[in-house]
Amino acid sequence: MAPQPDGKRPPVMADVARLAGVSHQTVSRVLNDHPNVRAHTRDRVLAAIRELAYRPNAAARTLVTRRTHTLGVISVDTMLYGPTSMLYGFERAAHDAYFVSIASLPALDRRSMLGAVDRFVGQGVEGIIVIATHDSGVAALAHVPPGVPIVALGCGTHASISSVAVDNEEGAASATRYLLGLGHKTVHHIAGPASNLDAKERVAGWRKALRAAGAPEPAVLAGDWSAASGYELGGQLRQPVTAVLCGNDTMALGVLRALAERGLRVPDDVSVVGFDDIPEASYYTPPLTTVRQDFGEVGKQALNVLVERMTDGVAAGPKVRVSPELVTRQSAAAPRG
Amino acid sequence: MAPQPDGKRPPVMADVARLAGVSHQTVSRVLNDHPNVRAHTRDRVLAAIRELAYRPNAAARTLVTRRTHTLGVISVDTMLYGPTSMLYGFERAAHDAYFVSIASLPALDRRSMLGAVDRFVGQGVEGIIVIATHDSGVAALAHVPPGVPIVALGCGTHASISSVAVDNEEGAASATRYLLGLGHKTVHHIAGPASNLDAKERVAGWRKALRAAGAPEPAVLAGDWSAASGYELGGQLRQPVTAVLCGNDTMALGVLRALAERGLRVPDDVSVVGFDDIPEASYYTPPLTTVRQDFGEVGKQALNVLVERMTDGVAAGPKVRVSPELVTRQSAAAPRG
DNA sequence: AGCCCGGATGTGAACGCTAACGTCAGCCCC
DNA sequence: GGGGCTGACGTTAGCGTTCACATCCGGGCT
Repeated sequence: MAPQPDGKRPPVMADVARLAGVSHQTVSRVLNDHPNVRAHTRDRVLAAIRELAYRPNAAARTLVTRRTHTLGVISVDTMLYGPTSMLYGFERAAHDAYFVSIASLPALDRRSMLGAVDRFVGQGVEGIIVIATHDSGVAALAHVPPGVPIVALGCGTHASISSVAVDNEEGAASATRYLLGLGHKTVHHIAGPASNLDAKERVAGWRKALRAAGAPEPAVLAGDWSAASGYELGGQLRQPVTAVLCGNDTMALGVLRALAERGLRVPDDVSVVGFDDIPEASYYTPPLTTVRQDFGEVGKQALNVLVERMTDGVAAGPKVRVSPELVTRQSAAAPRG
Repeated sequence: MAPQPDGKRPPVMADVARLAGVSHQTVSRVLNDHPNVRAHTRDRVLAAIRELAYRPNAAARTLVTRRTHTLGVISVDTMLYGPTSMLYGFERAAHDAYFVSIASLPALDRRSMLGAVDRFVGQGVEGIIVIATHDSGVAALAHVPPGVPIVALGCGTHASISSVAVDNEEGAASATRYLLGLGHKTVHHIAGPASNLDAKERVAGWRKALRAAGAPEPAVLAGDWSAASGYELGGQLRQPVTAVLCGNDTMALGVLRALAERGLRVPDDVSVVGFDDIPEASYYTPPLTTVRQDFGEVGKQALNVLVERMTDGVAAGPKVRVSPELVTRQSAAAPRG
């Protein structure tokens, strides 16, 4: 497809046909596994294909079949564990049947989101995955012209868009129940950004578990996923806080550091639980109890839902949730008292 | 490009031409910014395009121009900071002029590498970026059929392939010089995998700085980039080790933890320096002195080199190095004695 | 034997675009 | 005033596939 610098063009179907002594249509049939081709003929064609190192021209095929076999992924340009894992998870799932084109945006505002969608449509993608974690991003999706199947990944509920995500609510609730079960009177929560849908769901799950247990409901402290914000918010924690659920592992790292600086010991004085189970989590000081998410599964489900929407037209699809799992390590224990 | 479920096909150039009262060729000229179109005519065409919401068919255009405007990135399926940053950095750089298609491999063995290249060639990409960090991956590149420009990213030197990478040798050397300058008799090194080219270069830089200073050269401890390996290797460190240079920040985290468990204090007893400057590095206990890499710049340079190779044919391109920068925090200080 | 049917192949026409011409004004200039 | 030039178009011919249809041939049936 790249311009040939050596002057001679790559072989086309007609060349193969000539060499094999058949018509181009027979070559096409062989290529597309049609029945009604004699084994002998097929072999001759295959031999010719190999001899010429022939490769079908994707553009020509696309022109007539109207299928590009390409899916687009819009992702925010972030090193965050979740989005990155989902990108790879999705690519792995789609790899067999589709090409995956990416667009990484510096921010998920409406303008750049629509721009990215438009670019993909121009490219001819058959469906789009949006790894949107903020309200603004998902809100922008409402404005995309219909006709292109879109599935949101890793973000919470929204009316008109299909989505696949980890069940944040259940994850946060189970972590909270676990801490309560250890004997803590209540659990504090250092959440992600207020505009972040994952963060919201985790807050909801935490609150629900608290309420169900009749425990006091402390005010939410909202960070921005970064270790920096965890550090700052962790520094504001005062007695009698004995248990903290963090919105992600990275913020938990900041909290750990803030507590250490103030001479508070984990888990003796304060129990800390994270969310994500990033690979480093078991090497924090102390190893972090956290909620593990299966992003490979998220990617697989996302492909399923997207393909479903692609074939069924654009009917609003389901909202799939994949269940997280609590991984207990040393950063959470029964309160000292 | 997706099959239209509503039955009616999207408008084509001829539709626009009819509405504007011109020939399809004139529409083409307007679309491609050809001169020799009267302003009045151009406006009429543009109005028709807008009215019909016409979009040029990318496949048809590709068929005749033989250009796909697509670049492929082969990346190993890893959450490592470096590869991921380079992927995004490259996409950002290429976004204006190209589509970026990705293939994430579970491993960079020769078979899967060749498979990925082949897949991309079939798709018609104009050039390929390989984020290869291991010997095996780069070695496999030697076997790809010529004709497709390939640039390796983030990996060391190899004869026949252009590459863009951070200057690992200089980074490791400067970190080593810094520790030596603080008064340490020598610097130990916990390296990445022996087969990893970045790791090798860092070892080389470390050794060179040691030699230049006439310092003793301890044996290299080789990990695998993970916090786990850092933890294990860190546990093997014995007196009189006073300074450790780690191959990346994540391993440094493991080292930090291992030292803490043995009651050794950082930086009082042992100085630790990382490599990468991941966002969390400043929230480790203590905040990590490390070598920062500008992956955005790497992405930009990679695009330059790749485009150069695409236009110049396939002549072996240059090996570009971008300079890293030492960021000093609290994990390294003068030795106690 | 005549007929029909279906398997195996070839032929022509799209698909939607750009490149290479052809055409036809209008203009300049000797 | 006619030849040549240039700007502003239109016409035709591909690009390399697949699809719809035509063709051919052998065999089973009546």
